[in-house]
Amino acid sequence: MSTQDFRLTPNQEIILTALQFHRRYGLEILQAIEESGGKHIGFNSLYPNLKKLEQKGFVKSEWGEEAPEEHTGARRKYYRITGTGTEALETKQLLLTSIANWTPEPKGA
Amino acid sequence: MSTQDFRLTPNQEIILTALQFHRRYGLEILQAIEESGGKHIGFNSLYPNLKKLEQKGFVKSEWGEEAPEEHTGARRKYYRITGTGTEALETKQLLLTSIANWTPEPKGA
DNA sequence: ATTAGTATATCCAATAAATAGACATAGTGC
DNA sequence: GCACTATGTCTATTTATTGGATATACTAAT
Repeated sequence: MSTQDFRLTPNQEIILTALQFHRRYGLEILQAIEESGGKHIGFNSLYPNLKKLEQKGFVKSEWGEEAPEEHTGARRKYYRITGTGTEALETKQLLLTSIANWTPEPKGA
Repeated sequence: MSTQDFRLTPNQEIILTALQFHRRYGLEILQAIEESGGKHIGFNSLYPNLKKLEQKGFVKSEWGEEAPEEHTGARRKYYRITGTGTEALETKQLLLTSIANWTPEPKGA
């Protein structure tokens, strides 16, 4: 049981969102953010945040199983969002909607 | 001209969202957040952030014009979101959608 | 074999933001 | 005067982000 803590720091929210619909490797996440016009995140912020997201159970990772000719350079580690991670993103949106639509209890007679 | 800076800190996003559909006064904003299950924001965080949001042109404020019998206690200052503020919230959502759906350019022949 | 490019990962110092608590002011009702 | 509602500032602490440096490792080209 125990309701989880779904809170995300700003960078964690952006990184997790980048994984919402696509499995991606580290530098690909930065590319997705950069090319979508988001503010720059360096890899010095990326990797520690991916680690924290993994510790919270919001993402999991696996080493790329590509044939060596599929891409140049070093091994890629792929990250994918978990069910809990998806829940964290949804919870954030529900909270914002709920805050926006809240109205006070009319003070009773 | 000059494309504006629509970036919001986490608390600014929550506060601005509380004003998205309703004009509210300071402590009412905190109530909307609290009763929707958001994490606690104190008035020591609220007022400076409202000031910053007003300086950025995302909200404007006016003193309550209520008849004195409509509520007990001191004057209320009402805040409402501006067109620019609404744009800031929309820009944030569009950015997240864009990051989530981004796919890499297929590397050409 | 060296260099360039891609990729993951950590460490440190500086800056920025949020947080708790105290303090101050003011209007209303009792 | 006291309690309650409400707006607002200040300071110290903690937390998060940022830039820059450093390290490892695999691939491709010279």
